[in-house]
Amino acid sequence: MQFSKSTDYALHALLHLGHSERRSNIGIKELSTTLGVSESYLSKIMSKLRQDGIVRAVPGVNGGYELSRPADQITFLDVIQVIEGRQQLFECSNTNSQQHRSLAEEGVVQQDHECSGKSECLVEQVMNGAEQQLHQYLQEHTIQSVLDMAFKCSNHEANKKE
Amino acid sequence: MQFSKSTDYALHALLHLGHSERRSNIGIKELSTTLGVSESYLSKIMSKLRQDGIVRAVPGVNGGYELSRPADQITFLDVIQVIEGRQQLFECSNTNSQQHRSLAEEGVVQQDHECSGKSECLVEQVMNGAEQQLHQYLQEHTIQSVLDMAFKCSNHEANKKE
DNA sequence: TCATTATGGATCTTCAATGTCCACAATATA
DNA sequence: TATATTGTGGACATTGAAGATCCATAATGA
Ligand code: SF4
Ligand code: SF4
Repeated sequence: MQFSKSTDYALHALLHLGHSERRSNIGIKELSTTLGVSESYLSKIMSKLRQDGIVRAVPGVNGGYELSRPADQITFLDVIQVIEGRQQLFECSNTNSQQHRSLAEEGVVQQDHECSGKSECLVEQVMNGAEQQLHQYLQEHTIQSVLDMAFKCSNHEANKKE
Repeated sequence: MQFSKSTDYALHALLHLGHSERRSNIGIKELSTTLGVSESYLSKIMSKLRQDGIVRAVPGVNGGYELSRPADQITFLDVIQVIEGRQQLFECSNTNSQQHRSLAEEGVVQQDHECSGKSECLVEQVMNGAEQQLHQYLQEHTIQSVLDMAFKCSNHEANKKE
């Protein structure tokens, strides 16, 4: 269970865009050189990011990509969900097993009673709870927050040298 | 990014073992029937669980599996780590890119200074932080805790009928 | 000894992730 | 308008991990 390389690339591409906000368009060539990833593959990823409204793209001379909203409004969760998809961390594939039926009788699988509003089994409840923890954390961290921390550290370094 | 089916199977197998603590050995046949998964495949999974000390196995007549420690000491994290492995959620594969070098200069990649004790880049810090949140949650939930909740709910149901 | 049960190696299939290539559309500029 | 530039998306190849099966072997109890 790991994030894909594409997610890695997407995050780094966005960091580069966020870092270079002055010039408004960054071409795939520059991104490719910077990240050390082929243009072909990276362009697929950028395309996905565009389809989900994370970046804007303009073709033609002097075209390229730019963030479509401020870097502090692009969370890690946003990026991950675009690239990895939005399926749940855990999706049971056994709902017609003998065990599922017998667990259902005992209440492990919640149906409509007041023990829990959701019609979600207890195993899924644990897993979805875990997923929520993860999502919450990832939502609190943005492209900008990484850039900010870098800036702080870099200042700190500079001060030390005086 | 999803948990594998094997993890699903492992959790359910352990739930079955935890639920049937009376009889001390549950064979692969019973598990296979209960979960609706082939004996061959399930036995691989059980083997892994044994190698990591989650279950005990005894071959021969009347052999089978049993939990090697109380169900309340088997956390979801334990099981997931056995099956999915212990690699990190995020492992950067770009440490020799041009971008990495320039980020390193700015402090995004921490080395040994006091801005952060670890020699870990800021991107990895975010990702590892997220992973820790996830792990913490998964560590708080055990095979027993699911069985307990089921029991409570089932009691609740029974009371309603009186 | 013998039937039973778990183990581990070999092997097969499937499928998503990774990666490349190319024809085409959109754009700025001369 | 003509042209060079740049992103888009479809097709396709490669790779490796997940999922799954089979079988020879080892361990055990009766
Ligand atoms: S109890 Fe939950 S996790 Fe288990 S088989 Fe049923 S739905 Fe799936
Ligand atoms: S900055 Fe961190 S995540 Fe980015 S390339 Fe360097 S080590 Fe990897």
